[in-house]
Amino acid sequence: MSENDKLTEEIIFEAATDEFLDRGMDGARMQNIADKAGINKALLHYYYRTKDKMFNAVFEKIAEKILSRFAPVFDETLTLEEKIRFFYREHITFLQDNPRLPAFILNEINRNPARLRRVLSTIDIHSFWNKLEEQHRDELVRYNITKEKIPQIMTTIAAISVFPFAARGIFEELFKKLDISFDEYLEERKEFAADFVIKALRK
Amino acid sequence: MSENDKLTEEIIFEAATDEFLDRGMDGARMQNIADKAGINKALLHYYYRTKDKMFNAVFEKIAEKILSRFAPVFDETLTLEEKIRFFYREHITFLQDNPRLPAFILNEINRNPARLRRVLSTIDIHSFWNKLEEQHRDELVRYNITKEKIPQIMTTIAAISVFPFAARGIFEELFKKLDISFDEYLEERKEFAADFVIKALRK
DNA sequence: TATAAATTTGACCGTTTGGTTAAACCTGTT
DNA sequence: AACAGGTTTAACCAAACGGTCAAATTTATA
Repeated sequence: MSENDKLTEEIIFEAATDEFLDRGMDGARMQNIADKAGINKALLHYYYRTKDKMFNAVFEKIAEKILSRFAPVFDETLTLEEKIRFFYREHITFLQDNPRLPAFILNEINRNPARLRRVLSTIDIHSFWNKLEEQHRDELVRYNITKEKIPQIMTTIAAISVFPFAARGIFEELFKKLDISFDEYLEERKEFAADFVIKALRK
Repeated sequence: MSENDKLTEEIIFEAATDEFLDRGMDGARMQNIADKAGINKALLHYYYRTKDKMFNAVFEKIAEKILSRFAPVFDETLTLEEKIRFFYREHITFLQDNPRLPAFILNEINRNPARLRRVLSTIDIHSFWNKLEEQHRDELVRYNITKEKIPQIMTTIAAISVFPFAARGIFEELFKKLDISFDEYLEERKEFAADFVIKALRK
């Protein structure tokens, strides 16, 4: 019972995740999810009462998955440069395994900003901020990184790894015309991105 | 007649653009567009036969608007560094005036890659590529920019200006917590981005 | 094996959706 | 003023949608 129960709920959840990632909240169809899970449509409502509740479950699981991946960056006792290299290696690899996540998250957040607020309210951004500042206080001085520049730098670092996945459709089409492999581009990007950022930061 | 005709069609087109930008193809409602245009729903189908055709008209107009903005970068007779500064100033200003475009384009392309193919087929990317290479042949050598690195560099340059708008919802929420103004961040970014990229490229 | 509870289903419901149609309404022409 | 053309509308339609429900089926318990 509990064995099979979990199984059914998991199958539904995975089917729902697949459908929502592919089509978004608005484009997703309950019947499609039922078909993918190989069950009756009514059973969806038995486990997840409404489409909205089902979507929230999927969305929060994905958000959690992403956030948990960022935590190690703040724990590692590495130099700033090592940390940048570590981040891009880990983050791009993660996105290679989950290529549909960026576009999904960006779209759904723009569509419904309230959802993000709930996820973001669970994490204390100030503590991360301070931790990072303490860990690298001397390096920040050495690189001439002022407090005002940090938002610019952080968002730039994120943009370089996330954007290729968010704009994947465009990139793949352009690369095809130029006879470039998107997969190779991503592999190269792990090192390129780190080199690029580190060089830009050095005095 | 022809006066009024154009007016009505334009009013509908603008209402449709607004609705599609806000809710995307799947989320948009014909009734909403009719309401925004202040006309009957049937009139939408009189001018644009189907929702799909209407969306295509809006999408292609927006794509054209974006692409036409990129052309000057390839015409200007500026040094590479000047061109990078010119690009970020112009491009971020353009996105400030049209902040919903990136999220819209990225989402719809991921949802339906075929649409992009039609738009992209109209432009000759190789000619832009070659033009840029000719204009800056000596500089590319001086900066040690090999042909293999160009895709990495070009996508990085684009990522830095587009991503803040694609992830606007996240950034605004984070910035609010940190007491940072998103508008000021964008103004600063025009210069920061250019400085960042130029420094990263220099030997 | 009998019973109760949880699980799964097919059939169904009300609403919303994109789209259609026939009639009314302008507007310029003769 | 009568006609013809394009334009606009109210009313309507079939399909698709998320969701419900009572009945059937499986599973756990005694």
